[in-house]
Formats: sequence, structure tokens, C-alpha cells
Amino acid sequence: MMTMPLQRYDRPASPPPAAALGAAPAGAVIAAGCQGCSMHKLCLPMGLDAGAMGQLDQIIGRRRRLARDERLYKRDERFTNLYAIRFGHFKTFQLQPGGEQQITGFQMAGELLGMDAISTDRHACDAVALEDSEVCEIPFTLLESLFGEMPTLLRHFHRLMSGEIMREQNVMLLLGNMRAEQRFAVFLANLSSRYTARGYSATSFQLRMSREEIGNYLGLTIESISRLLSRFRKQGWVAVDKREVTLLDLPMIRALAAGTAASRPM
Amino acid sequence: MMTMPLQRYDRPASPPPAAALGAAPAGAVIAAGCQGCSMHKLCLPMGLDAGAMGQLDQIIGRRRRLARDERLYKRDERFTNLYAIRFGHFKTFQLQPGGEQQITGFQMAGELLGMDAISTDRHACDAVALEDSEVCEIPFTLLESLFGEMPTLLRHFHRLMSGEIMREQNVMLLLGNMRAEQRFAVFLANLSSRYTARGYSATSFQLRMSREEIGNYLGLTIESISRLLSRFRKQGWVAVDKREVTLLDLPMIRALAAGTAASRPM
DNA sequence: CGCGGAATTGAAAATACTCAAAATTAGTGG
DNA sequence: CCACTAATTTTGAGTATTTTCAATTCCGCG
Repeated sequence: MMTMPLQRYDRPASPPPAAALGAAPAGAVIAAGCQGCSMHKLCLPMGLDAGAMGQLDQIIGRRRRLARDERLYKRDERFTNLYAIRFGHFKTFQLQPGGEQQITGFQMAGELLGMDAISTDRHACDAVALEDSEVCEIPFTLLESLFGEMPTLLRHFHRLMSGEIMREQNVMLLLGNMRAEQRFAVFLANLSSRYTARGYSATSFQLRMSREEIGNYLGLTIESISRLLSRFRKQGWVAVDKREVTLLDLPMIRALAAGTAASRPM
Repeated sequence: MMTMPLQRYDRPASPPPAAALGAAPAGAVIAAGCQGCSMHKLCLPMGLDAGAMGQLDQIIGRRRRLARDERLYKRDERFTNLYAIRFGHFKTFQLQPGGEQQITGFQMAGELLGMDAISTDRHACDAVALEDSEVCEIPFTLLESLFGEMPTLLRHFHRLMSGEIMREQNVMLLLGNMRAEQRFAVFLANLSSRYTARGYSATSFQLRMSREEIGNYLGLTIESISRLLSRFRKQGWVAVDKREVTLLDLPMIRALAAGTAASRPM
């Protein structure tokens, strides 16, 4: 199992755990670069031809494996790399002076971490692995040196940053305007579509984060999340087994997320 | 008054209204480019030398004046320009299917509008002037063509985008973790520091937005904002006269914002 | 002077939180 | 593999913060 090559499954319920991905032992030379990576259609090299992808490979630093709960970077740490997630899941969070954390996002394979740090040259949040994960280190100054000769790469990089801005605006909408039920439905619908984009099931997946982390992200308490899950279960909209979630009525989840349905009178 | 040249005041309480800024009548040729603009130290050309600034001027389109409540761009509209605010204030907001709006930011002179649209080539939100304002149109494809030869400009553009990501993460922290009182204090402290950065008073300024808009931005109702203002006034922390706000106890406002003080037992 | 939008204030209601206890699950070591 | 312990999750009851609804008040403007 440990030497099995990286592979795609036929729409499994959820991404396989890191251990099943045949990752080489830490420090080993790993064969293919971006071209061999299953995420290259979603990640930074999206849309690049083979030659350009090779150039990008030149500057990409080592791959870094992180165990569950391991920290990728920390607030105020010097910014040197962006990180592309090869597999696994992360959370990013802000810390208030009082020690309270606010999770600002959950990231999965193919997504880029660290873009908030460009502004001040120091990381503005912490990033922690939610499960055993692997990232590609992308030294930012080297990446910048490529931009001059690779406008396609630059353009795509801008799209990624802009996409992050859009994503965050949607979270602001969620936190500022929506009730608990709708927030939770948005959360589920969002996971569903992101897993779909990665070739996994739209209706069945493993939650990589605890109830507490979900609540923190959605501006709710762990008890509220638990109650919402129970309510959704009783309504027959979802089935829940520990962290395995099945969306039994995806259209309803989507309607709740869009605000065109509610379990209580609107 | 109408032909008075653009000028800086000696730390006025608040930016002068647009009418006092000697803006030329619509359609007239306006003299200086970035170099003549009082915002060039904060805006896109930040840190550029005279030559580079001249190059940037070459590609900058017309200036566009907007009356209060006029829309700069609209969701789903084709993205062609970024906009640098010369003077005035804007709000940007997301619309839910149901028609509910969530204000995602208030922007002032020297700030850049439209970066969220790069991702999809269409605007993701609406931008509306809160008072008579003026922006520089920056055709994005022309700007991109400059990036290859002007790494300093590119780097600064990345800082601006990244700064927007950071700003939004802070709003997420606010909306997800803070009570009404702290949210409002953060709002006031933020305005204070942004006006300070522009050479205006840290403690006395005009609110450009209605109570309702403040509430919407902070995830609260207009009534809550009104009550908070009254409470802050009774505590002697602020003086309020219509939209003119004076922060009588800025350290306390900052402490409330940081979460190290509260008017009710924590 | 009076109209209309915006803001303030009060009282009642609702949503989500806190606290507490029980149940379930995960982790660890024998 | 099982037993034990710690951590997480669920559920209930009471509470708090903020919202909603309603009634004034304030202010700009014709």
C-alpha cells in the first residue's frame, strides 16, 4: 500500500486518506512535478502547456508532509512561500488578542495557501493540517521572477487571488446576513460542490473538521452545529455517521443555502 | 470655489466634500496624472519613480465622476477596469437571491475597487458612491501589459490584492466572533486609522454612510447601531452630531476594539 | 410650516448562547 | 482485541443578546 502510485478513484465517496495515496517517505525524491500531480487542472499551473509547466516545476521547492494538527505556518512568521495543497485538508485561522480563534477557511487539494501574507511580508493567520497532508512549497520570489516571461501564469495567479477575495466576500454575506440554518446549509452545499469539482461524490463525504471547527467558522457554537445536524437528520435531508455526511436531499440543502427554503416559517 | 485647485488642508476634521476639491466640470481635460494626485503615496503608483509613474499615467483611462448614490459597477457586469478612488467614498455590497444586501466594505480615496472581478471576468458585487466622488479608470488588460516591464508595480499590485484578503479576514473575525459593542468599536477605530493615514484627524470625522449601512456592514440592525451610539455617548467615549463623530476617548475605543475592555461585565 | 426620510427609544419576541449532564467516540496501553 | 480514559458530541433547560415591531422625535428641504 505504501508504494502504490498516486491514482484517481472512480468517484469515491470522499478523498482517500493520505496513507492510501502512496506518498513517498519523507525526504525521498518524488518523481513527477506538476504534470504528474492530479491537481494540476485546479492548481496554480492550470492552463499551462507542458513547457511552461516544466518551468514552474523548476522553481517549486520541496514537498512538505504534515501530520494531523501540524502547523504549516504561523501568524507573524516571515513570508517566503506560497503552498499548493497536493492532498489533505487545512484550516486557516485568525487569533484575537484574547486568544479566541476565528477560522477563516477550510482548504483542500489544489488550493493555494498563504496569499494573505504578500501584503505585509508576514503571515496574517495560522494554517494547520486537519489530517495528514502534503503541500508543494512555492518560493514566492522565484514565482515572481517567472511572471515576467509567463503572462498566462501571472493571469492565473491573479485569478486565484481574486477568487480568494470573492470567497471571503461570500463568507461575509453568510456571517452578516444569514441565520444559523442557512449558514450550515451553505457550508454543506459548498463542500459538496468543491468535492464535485475534484471528481468526488456531491452527496457523500467525510467532514475533515470537528463540529467545533465548523461552528467557529460559521460564527456559531458547537451545540448549535450539533442541533442543526440533528434537525437536518430528522427532516430527512442528511444522514450522519460520525464525520461521514450524506446529503439525502441536495436540492433542499441548496434551497436552504440560497434562502429560498427554511425549516421554520420565513 | 468651483475652480479652486486640488489642495491639502492642515489636518481638517474630515476630507472636504467633493465640491470643495475644485474638480473640473465633467468632460474637461484634467491636468496632472498620478504625480499631481494627492493619493499617489497610498494608491497603485505607490513607490514608483517619476518615469514609471508617467508610464502608468499613459494607460490610465478617463477619470469618472459619480454623484451620490450613483453606481460605479454592478454585479455580473463585464470586468474591464479597476478603479482607483481619487476622492469620495464608496460602498461595495453583495446581493442575496432574496434581495438582501450585505455591504462588504466602505472604500475611500487611494483605495482600489474591482479586484474581486478578476477571477470570473465579471463583477461579483455592486459599487455605489456614498457621496460625490471621482475615480480613475484603470483598464486591466493595459495594466497587465505593464506588469512585464514594471516589477515594482506588479509587486505593489499584489500587495494591494493581498491587503484586501487580509482586510476581509479581519471582517470575518469581527462578524464571527465579536459582540455588537466590539464590532462597532472596531468600525470606529478602523475609520480613525484610515483617516489618520490620509492626513486627517484621528478623532473627528464625518460618517459617509447611514446608520443602516453601518449596521448592515457589521451584521447588526439600524436600531442596534443607534443604541450603541447612544451608549457610547452616555459613557463619554464619543460625541455625535448627526453624522459628525468625535472620539472623545480613543484609547477606550481601541481597547473595546481589541477586546480588552467592555461596558458590561465580560 | 409641514412633509418625508432617518434616527432614536421602548417593549416584546426570537434566535442562539451558556451551563450542565449524559452519551458516544477516539485514543492508548495492556 | 479489549478495557479504560480522554475527548468529542448530543441533548436539555434557562438565559442573554440582539431583533422585531411600534411609536416618537429629529432634521433637511421645499
